[in-house]
Amino acid sequence: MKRTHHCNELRLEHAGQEVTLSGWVHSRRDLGGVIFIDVRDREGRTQLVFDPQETDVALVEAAGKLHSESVITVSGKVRQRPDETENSKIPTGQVEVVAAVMDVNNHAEVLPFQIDDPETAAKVNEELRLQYRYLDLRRPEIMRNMQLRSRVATATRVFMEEEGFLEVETPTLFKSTPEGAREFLVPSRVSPGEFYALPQSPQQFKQILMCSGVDKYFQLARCYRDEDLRADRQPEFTQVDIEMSFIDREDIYALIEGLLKRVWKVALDYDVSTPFPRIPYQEVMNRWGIDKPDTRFGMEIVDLTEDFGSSEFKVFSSVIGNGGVIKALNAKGYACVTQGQMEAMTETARSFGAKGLAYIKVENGEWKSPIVKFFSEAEKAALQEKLEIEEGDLILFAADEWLNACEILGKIRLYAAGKLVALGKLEIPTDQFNFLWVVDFPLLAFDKEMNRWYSSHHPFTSPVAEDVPNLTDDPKSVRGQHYDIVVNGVELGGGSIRIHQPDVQKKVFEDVLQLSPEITQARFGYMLEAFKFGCPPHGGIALGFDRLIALLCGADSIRDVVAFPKTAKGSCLMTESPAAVEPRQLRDLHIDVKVAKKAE
RNA sequence: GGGGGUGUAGCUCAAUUGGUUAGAGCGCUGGCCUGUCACGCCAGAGGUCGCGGGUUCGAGUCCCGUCACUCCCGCCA
Repeated sequence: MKRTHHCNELRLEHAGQEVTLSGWVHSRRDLGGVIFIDVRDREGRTQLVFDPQETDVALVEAAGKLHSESVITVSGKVRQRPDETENSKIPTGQVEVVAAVMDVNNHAEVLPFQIDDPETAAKVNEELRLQYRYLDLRRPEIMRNMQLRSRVATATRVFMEEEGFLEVETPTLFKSTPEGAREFLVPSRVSPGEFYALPQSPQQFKQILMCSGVDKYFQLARCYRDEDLRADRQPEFTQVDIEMSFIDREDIYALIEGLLKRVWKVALDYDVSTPFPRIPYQEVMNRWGIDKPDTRFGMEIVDLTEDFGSSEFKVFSSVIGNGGVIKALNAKGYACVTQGQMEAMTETARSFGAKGLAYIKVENGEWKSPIVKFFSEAEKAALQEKLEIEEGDLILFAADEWLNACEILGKIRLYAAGKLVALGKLEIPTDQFNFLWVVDFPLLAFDKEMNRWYSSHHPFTSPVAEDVPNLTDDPKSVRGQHYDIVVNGVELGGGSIRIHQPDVQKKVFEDVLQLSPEITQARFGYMLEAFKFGCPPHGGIALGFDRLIALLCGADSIRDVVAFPKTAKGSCLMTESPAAVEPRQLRDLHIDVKVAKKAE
């Protein structure tokens, strides 16, 4: 028997037809005489009826013995359900199939967890769901994520094809260039003692492809980073990787805005309005204290440096005297903060090196605060006006050097918002998508411990042309042609216009990043060489595809949109990888393992 | 590497200051039930309280260690 329809296909118009359905036993309702079974596949489910008055009694008995999730193929006639028995919850709810013949393709044993009830299934321990991932994937909620992922991947390819891009595959066996994330190494059998590295991104290959004249490249590229995991980070993940020649930043913005508009339309039938705001790094830090702001709610950070420059309150005025800033935010309605929550926020401030966290609680028309007595009337008036203080508010201050002050309040803003949402005092819409570009990042950041500059994006990022002369004398002032695309507090992707002149690239490696000429040559010699033989100006971007899908699905973790994700320790609970290997394999690879073998 | 959370029946969770035989719902098994759709009703089985050690007359509960999962910091050019 071969199926004639899938399980979300039959409607009233099919009544009278002989059909065959295949799928999993979703739920069985045995009423003693008549038995109902919902047969389910990835599309949906359809009710089968086994009625002893219409169906062979042996078949009815067999149906009564089926366990959930057994795989069956059933033939029978479609009919309209009797009056009052339609099920409006499912699209096939107006009809049913009167079973005449059944094959049990595979009899399922009792399951380790129930999957037919969405509410209980969603609560099952993730450890168990990952161990039996094939069962978890059958759940309509997860299957829907997989289907959406596939649709978005296709929409992306179609859009990029329309825009004239070539999809080019790049190697996953690459070499180690340890400037960035920690890499996964792959030992070479043929070259004893040498290793490939899995690429943390196809960055270098895609730039080489520009030298090749590919002009417009994209790839749904698998990337690998051997760093600790998070809800939004897996050791292997997928990027929509893009690179173009003869362009400037605006071309990338327009392309990505078009792509995201298409994707949101296809996936959610949601109209994304473009262009997205482009906000300089300096401004996002000033307003939201983070380089990936969630702009769906207010509580923006306010600068009070001017107002407290000559304050009686020495803690503030001395910080300003030393070149620091005073910033504050109004956590609207959070005067009800608990002591524990206040301590948690203070701890956040301390973790950034602050001495504490000054605050004002506005309760019963009074400003309750240990510091307000030091403020002049003019200072209070400035607070009142800039922070729009009202009854029930909580004002939180940071007095520190600029970046620290911003970051402290950025963290606290998100913490307070989370608590206010839980209290029902703040609403952050989940069906709204606030896209924005963060631009004009500093090209370089300083590593105090290592006492050197490092690329805030990556070393191939082109400086803004007019800042190039400052590269060696005043690295801090150099802006990079780097941009991040952010939505709802999630960094969806980032990219840059690249360096395409070999002398500038060499200067960045050797004079700014302080790599020796030997290391520069060994790691990047081939790129510098490629740049000498006709390299077009170019730039690109990479979008985190898993994060993109998680956003579209409303998933809290990218594990819910990856078919076979790994745990926080990087293991796959279903296949039990990673695992030990045979001594012979290690011999072939010239590897001597020094770790004591785990007891088995 | 660091901090927080979780771990009790197949699943989700209870179990009072440390106190008799560790409970419930779902699932499972058996029985009843001819229009259900999370079917319903009755009965039953099912436990190494993650693992190891300790304190105690007595530990699911307290202490130490350890394992797994998870969230966060560091890390993620």
